[in-house]
Amino acid sequence: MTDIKNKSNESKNNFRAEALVEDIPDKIIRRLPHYYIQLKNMMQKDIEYVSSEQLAKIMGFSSSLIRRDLSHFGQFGKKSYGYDVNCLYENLQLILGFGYEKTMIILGAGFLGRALANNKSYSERGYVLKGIFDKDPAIIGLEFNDIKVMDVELAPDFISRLEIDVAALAVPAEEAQKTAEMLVRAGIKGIWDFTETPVEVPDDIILIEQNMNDGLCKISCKLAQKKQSSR
Amino acid sequence: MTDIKNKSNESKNNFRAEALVEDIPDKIIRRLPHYYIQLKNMMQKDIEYVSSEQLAKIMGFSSSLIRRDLSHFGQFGKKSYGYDVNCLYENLQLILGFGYEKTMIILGAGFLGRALANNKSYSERGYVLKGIFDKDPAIIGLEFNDIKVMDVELAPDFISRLEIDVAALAVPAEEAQKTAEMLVRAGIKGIWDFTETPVEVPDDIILIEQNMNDGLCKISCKLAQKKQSSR
DNA sequence: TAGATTGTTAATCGATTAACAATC
DNA sequence: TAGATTGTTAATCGATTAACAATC
Repeated sequence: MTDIKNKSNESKNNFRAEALVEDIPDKIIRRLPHYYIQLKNMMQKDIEYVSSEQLAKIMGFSSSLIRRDLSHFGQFGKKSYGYDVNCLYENLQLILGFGYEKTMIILGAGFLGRALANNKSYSERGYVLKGIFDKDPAIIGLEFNDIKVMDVELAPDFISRLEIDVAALAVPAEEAQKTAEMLVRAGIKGIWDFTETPVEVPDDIILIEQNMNDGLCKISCKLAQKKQSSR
Repeated sequence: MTDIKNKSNESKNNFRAEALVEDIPDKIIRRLPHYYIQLKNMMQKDIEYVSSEQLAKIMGFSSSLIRRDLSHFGQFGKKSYGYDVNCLYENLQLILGFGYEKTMIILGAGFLGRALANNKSYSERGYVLKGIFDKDPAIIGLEFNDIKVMDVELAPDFISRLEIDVAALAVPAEEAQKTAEMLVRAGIKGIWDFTETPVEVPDDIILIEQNMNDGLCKISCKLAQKKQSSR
């Protein structure tokens, strides 16, 4: 039960991201990390307060949009002062779920899988890499980022035993669907999909398509437009 | 089968993608490759005509949307028959610019750069990989996908001499902006950016951010929501 | 107090969907 | 002809922006 009614009492409290908000529109979710990054910068510069107008200038959004986005999660601002940088940062961290540990594995230890293994950015977001899996005997046993590649046969047990949250799917397209089904059966909660085929999973599994093909197509299309208009 | 049609003289020319259309909204561009893929499948199954309704079922869009999207580029359909699969495919190829050769180089031959070098999908989209560059002497000279890694110092001359269209930017974040500026000076037309910092380029340069961080943040946010709602 | 800035409501803009006349 | 399906116009939906009362 979300009793949003008794807001007046708690309204002094700074820390309370009402992120209970059932469904944050994807459009908003996409902007949140960018607010987060800006606020981090400001904290490092010891800026204590920032107005929606100032943020808007830096980020290229309208100040209305920023105020509206943030109002989805509670009332973080102080009238005539703006937003408390530190407080807003902490709340965004909560909303984005960076604050608590999420476990991750990588499926497929080709070059892409290895690139992911060496990527530092997810530890900043609260992800901890727990395992890397491949089916190629020549690759099993190699070590990347201090983690030994395991046989993919061992993955289902590994996932359910360690209650792994997220799997980065970096296997060849032919194996994408099969592997995804294995992950779902084993109890994975989210799949970060780098394959080039569309993968079908049940509705309750979080699926993020990190589709590289779309980017390539977009560039190609825009080059074609350019070529035509310059003729 | 509906082969009643190979009739009408070339007076009703099939090939004419009026893609002169100045600015195709990004929302539409993103859907075009998906139409393209479906049509390719249909060609392989020797399907000659497809209605917007049939396409809609397969792709999960509304038939209205499909008709509207396609109408941006000309009138490809035949009333009461639907769309000529082959004709529509060829036109989409034209609009998406897959038909003509685009040259590409890769900047940064770490694991990510190598993954890109081995990726087959861009040759299907008309891209030809012409070079790979890195600044690390230990990497220069290695070969990936039959292409030797060159010293990044040689890149500017290489780009302008061969009139390279697109550069995949897979260098460390610290070097992203500097490298992008070099690319622009050398005359690159598009940048496919895999770095994790925002890169600034002039307006006339096509910039596609293949941002992996956003995907990670989205999963994290959705996991946090799930966690909360299950409590 | 006067000025600043929020949170929110109303207006606008853009994208999707529904409806339908045209026509094969 | 009767049925099917387009291309396009009108209606709806959702997201962004403008405006402003509340208030620090």
